[in-house]
Amino acid sequence: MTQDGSEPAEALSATDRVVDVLRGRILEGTLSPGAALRETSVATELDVSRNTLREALRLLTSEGLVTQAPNKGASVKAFTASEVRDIYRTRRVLEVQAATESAVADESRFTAMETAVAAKERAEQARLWREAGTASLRFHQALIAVLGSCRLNEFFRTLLAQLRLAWAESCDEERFQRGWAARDRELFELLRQGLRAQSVGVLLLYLEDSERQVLDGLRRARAAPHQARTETGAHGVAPLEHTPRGE
Amino acid sequence: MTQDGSEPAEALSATDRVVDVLRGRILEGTLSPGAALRETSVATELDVSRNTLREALRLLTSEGLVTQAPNKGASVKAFTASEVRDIYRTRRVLEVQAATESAVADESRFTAMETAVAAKERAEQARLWREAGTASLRFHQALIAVLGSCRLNEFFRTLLAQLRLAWAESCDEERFQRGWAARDRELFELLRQGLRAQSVGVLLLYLEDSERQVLDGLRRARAAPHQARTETGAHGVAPLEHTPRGE
DNA sequence: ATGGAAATATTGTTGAACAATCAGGCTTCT
DNA sequence: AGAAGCCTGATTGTTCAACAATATTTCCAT
Repeated sequence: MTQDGSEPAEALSATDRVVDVLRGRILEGTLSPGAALRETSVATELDVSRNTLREALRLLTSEGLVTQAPNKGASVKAFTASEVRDIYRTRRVLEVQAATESAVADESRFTAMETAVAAKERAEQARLWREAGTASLRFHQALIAVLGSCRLNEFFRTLLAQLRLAWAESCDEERFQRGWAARDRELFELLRQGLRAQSVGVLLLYLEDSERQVLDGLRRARAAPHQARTETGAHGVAPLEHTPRGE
Repeated sequence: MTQDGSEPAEALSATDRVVDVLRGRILEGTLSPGAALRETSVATELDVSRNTLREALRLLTSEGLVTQAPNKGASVKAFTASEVRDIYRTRRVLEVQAATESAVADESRFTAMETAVAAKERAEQARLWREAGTASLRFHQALIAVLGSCRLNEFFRTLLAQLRLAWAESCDEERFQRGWAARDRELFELLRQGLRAQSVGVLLLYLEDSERQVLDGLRRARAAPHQARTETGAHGVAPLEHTPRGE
């Protein structure tokens, strides 16, 4: 509503709007991991009915950004170490495949990646850490795009959103993002040159280091609760593992 | 409610129950592709409120089994050819990787696959075509499991559910399933022997043939509408492409 | 303090309501 | 007859108020 009135194209439903707003707040850090999402308060704040809000929460839960425990309500997802590992395992599968396939990819794919990498470098220079994180994710998203599948793109998008959230908990952005622009650049250049084996090797190291960093940060954050959480403490609270039907 | 009362363990919410029931009906074919899901009628039939039903529909939409057009309501998803291709593209990425990795997989993974393949053979023998289809999907699900990622498993599950639905539209089960047990078996044996290159080769052919068959069936079904659809015809009705933000 | 009971808050679910939009039939005009 | 428009009934999008069931907090008596 108060967004940009330029394009009247999209007439989002109330639910969709709420999903967007909440997703935005979660990813941008306004809503910290573990924070409770009380139905009435959020609903009145966003000026929608409790029913609509509930739909939105359900959707966000299915995106993996929110957890819902029966009769106890919803809260911003706080990832466990094992979940973070799962996310990286998934990334490895997809990105390695993408790196391999990128050797025969269209040139336009590379310009998309290049754009993201350049953005990341600028952001790091300017010390806009959150921005830097986003750019990095965009680079990897562009990498996945070479696989040419909508479904995969969409899936990867939700995956990275989860990772973004995990980052949010694990540490302060600066220490977290500093120095990664160079590694993104390195990886990108190898990909562009079509050096499969090398690309994959570098990629695996990249992911391994990144994973370790997140896990360390998470461990540290859990050990010494950074700062008072908005509501529900994110401390010893076992974040209610969602039923893992598979695996 | 009238299910099996053996395990009182799971206390599903109303929404979850509705999702399960509808998903079941869609995959089992009771609800054909293109069929309209009128809110009031479905809600009263399942004995829940319209609000609850709406939550369920939203969820099913996010699973890709239902489409919702603004102000026009929900209907069982009818896949386009290009979507089917997208599904297979995704399968290729994941299954090829899984086949590769299966060479170093735990023995227990193979027993899971073996079970599914055997079930498929029995089903084909007994001419239980739908059962056969399910077994085949279970085999491929088990293959993906070697990648060891919950998220990937879950994603693949929804992917195969979509494919199941696409099959439903594309043809009668018999012609569709006959003969595939042998190919599943062939693939499985190669995997078990750890012959990477050969496995991948056979797998790619398998997927290519399967894709072609589905696309042919779909074309045929569209050309000569099999039988009167429950409600909304699934004929020339452009099934309202869901916004493809990515790709 | 400590266990437990009463009070309060929150969730799960429903039913009814109403404006906005859609689908089909009917009228009317050319 | 055929096209343009209008009316009407269905259906969706969204809200509100209610109530039972389940947490959480408060408070009291021991």
